[in-house]
Amino acid sequence: MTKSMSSDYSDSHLLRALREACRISGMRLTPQRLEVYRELARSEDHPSAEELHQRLLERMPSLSLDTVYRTLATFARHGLIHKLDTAESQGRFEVADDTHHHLVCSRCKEIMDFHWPGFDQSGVPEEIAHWGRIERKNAVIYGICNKCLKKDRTG
Amino acid sequence: MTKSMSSDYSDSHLLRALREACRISGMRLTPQRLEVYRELARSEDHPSAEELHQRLLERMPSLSLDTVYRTLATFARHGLIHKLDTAESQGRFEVADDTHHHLVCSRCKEIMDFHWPGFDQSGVPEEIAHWGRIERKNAVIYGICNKCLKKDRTG
DNA sequence: TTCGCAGATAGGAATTATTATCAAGAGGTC
DNA sequence: GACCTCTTGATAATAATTCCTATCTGCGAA
Ligand SMILES: [Mn+2]
Ligand SMILES: [Mn+2]
Ligand SMILES: [Zn+2]
Ligand SMILES: [Zn+2]
Repeated sequence: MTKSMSSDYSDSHLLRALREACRISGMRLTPQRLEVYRELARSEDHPSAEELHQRLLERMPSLSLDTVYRTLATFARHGLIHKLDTAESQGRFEVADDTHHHLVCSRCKEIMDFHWPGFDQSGVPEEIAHWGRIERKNAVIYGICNKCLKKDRTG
Repeated sequence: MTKSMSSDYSDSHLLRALREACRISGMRLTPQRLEVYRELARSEDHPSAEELHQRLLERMPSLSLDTVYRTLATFARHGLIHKLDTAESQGRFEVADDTHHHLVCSRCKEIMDFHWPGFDQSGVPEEIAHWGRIERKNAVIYGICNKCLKKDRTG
């Protein structure tokens, strides 16, 4: 979720989406699920299951890592969150909200969101018009972030 | 590597790139490395380390899976190959050759190459102009491939 | 050519990330 | 409050990748 969207207003619209998905699919809205969802929604760094678990332990000391994994898988199955495509060993997640794209620092692996309406509105090349049913498209931009560039120069 | 590029001419230009990278970096060109590279270069399906190992065992029965993993990591470090970004548990690889983009079937997970010069030549949005040093950008398009759509209808 | 050795390999053991199993716990309904 | 079902936490299991180490080899130097 992008910084500009992290308002209380937005949080409640996400919570409504969660309640709605529960209502439709019969999935129970347990305290664990609510907290996992809220923590992921407030995160801007595309955390892993383990990172989420760490962050949640203060509020829910008995929450098991397995429950975090199971909950994330459940949410992903219902389209509430996305498991990101990365080359890292740990999976990373984000809530499925506005369409956006990713900047990846190949040094520190930080993943930043950005918007690109020009890209979103463009079609797809002729070459792949008959491949099948196209559902969405994303751009990923790789490079070295300013923080890492600065480290290179000073350290 | 894309179909249209899999000619003998192209293979030898890739092998030259490999020899050159070895010369420059002091990396030894062992039979194992040569075979891993050639197998990956001739593959059009973005194989995993394990798939490459299976394919190579006929030619090199003593080749260990660990060597395939180490070799792929070495090649990636030298920029000869790319480890793909995916949400799957196994890593997938391709030789770093012409710039291209990926079509991903969310049903069968097949990854197809396509070209998109219009995208390649476009700049990046103003929003991220000061993020750091940008090195490359890629598009990923998700959907359901024709094969899987057909299965849905008949099966 | 041969030599010497830093760097590479094979194979098994270890580690890391994730998923499965299962007994116990809790929400929703009557 | 009993009952049914879904969910949880603890533990065990699995899958993917990396580490260990004894042995081997590509390749620069002589
Ligand atoms: Mn994001
Ligand atoms: Mn490719
Ligand atoms: Zn960085
Ligand atoms: Zn498919």
